Amino acid sequence: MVSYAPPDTFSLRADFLRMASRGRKLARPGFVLQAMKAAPDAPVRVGYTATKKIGNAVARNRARRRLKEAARLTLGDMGLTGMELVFICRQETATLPFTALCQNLKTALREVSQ
RNA sequence: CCAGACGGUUGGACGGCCGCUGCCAAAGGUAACUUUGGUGGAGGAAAGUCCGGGCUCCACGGAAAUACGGUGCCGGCUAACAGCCGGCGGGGGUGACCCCAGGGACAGUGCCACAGAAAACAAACCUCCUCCCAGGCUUGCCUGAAGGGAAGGGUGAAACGGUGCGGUAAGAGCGCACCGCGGCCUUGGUAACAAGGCUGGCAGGGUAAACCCCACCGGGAGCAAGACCGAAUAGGGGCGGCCGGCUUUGUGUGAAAGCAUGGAAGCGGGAGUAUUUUCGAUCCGCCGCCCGGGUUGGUCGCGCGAGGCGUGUUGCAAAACACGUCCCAGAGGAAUGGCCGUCCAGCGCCCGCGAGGGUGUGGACAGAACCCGGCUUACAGGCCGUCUGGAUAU
Repeated sequence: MVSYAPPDTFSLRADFLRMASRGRKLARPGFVLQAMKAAPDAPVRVGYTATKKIGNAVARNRARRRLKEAARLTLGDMGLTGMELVFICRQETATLPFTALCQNLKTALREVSQ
């Protein structure tokens, strides 16, 4: 297995609001993706969201961590640049098989980066 | 062995690959930082945010009182508590044990539905009685009047204490015995209270999670507390420089004309107030430097503490003290993980008389957010100890 560092994250509330209002939205089993183009050579920046709809704090943490790990692996594989992404957890994020989650992520990212 | 009571404890194990984060060290780099290595990294409830504290800011002469809120048998523990421990009283259970907001109803006010004659201050619905009075006669009964009584019936959660015997016309603490209740005394206990004796024949309902009274406790808000740093933009104040249409006026200079002047007012021009016109109101150039406030953000607060573990002493215990030893998470759209394998409990199915074997499934409640002490609530299963009732064997 190849080692990838996790992508840069953003944490400002303003960034999340901007992505929510103007980003391109894509719903897939296991997550919802919001994407925006940035400067073409800039590194990819990512944010994660888990709402209370998912469950209690333990369930939210687990869903976010799986999504984070999936994003780390697939983004490292694809080597994208110049994108800003927000991943929103859904209820099946914690239960979907990990390989399926990664596969869904890959196809969604491909569609968004065209 | 079965059923149960109480208390404690635990909250899967090992490994592989890839990550996150605090600290330490080394190397590189002016630095931000990067790389490598080492090391630490969720809970018994981290939860609910219900009490009590520490800490911080605010308020305030010290403080006390009123109001409001809380607590409420007794003694102890504690920094403190609505907590804990040990007692007492009441209730439940065959028992181990469990449950209880458990001060005051002679300070005052209120309430007590329905039923019932009557619900608190006196009475009598059905009824019981005829000693006493009058009348009648069949001479021991009837009728009437006048009374006596509250035992029995009935209503209710509750009806001037209960049961029994005596007593009586019938009855009544009227008398007696026992129980209950009040008062006094003695003994035991720090106390709540208990036991015993004497005495009163019964004083007089319940409700204070109704107001209230009494005693004790409490100033308010919270780490988004609070402290510091502080970019860009806009706005505030100050200083300096420069440019500028017209008029009036002030000031300076000068004998005067004049010259200087961002001091002041007006005109003009411009700006925007949804649009057009008119009127009215408001505002007023550029550059540089400095000062103060301060938003996003950053740093601190923030991990040595009423600290954990072990041993000993005191104490029935809660706990206290002494000695030794350890340093044990610090995130910030929020780290403490993701994926996989092997195993171990548990559970299902199959095989076997059985010990057991095979196979599948498979680990609850739940995530630190300033920190402690409690309480409450959630929780698959495992383990340990003490005790009770029953069964069997000896």
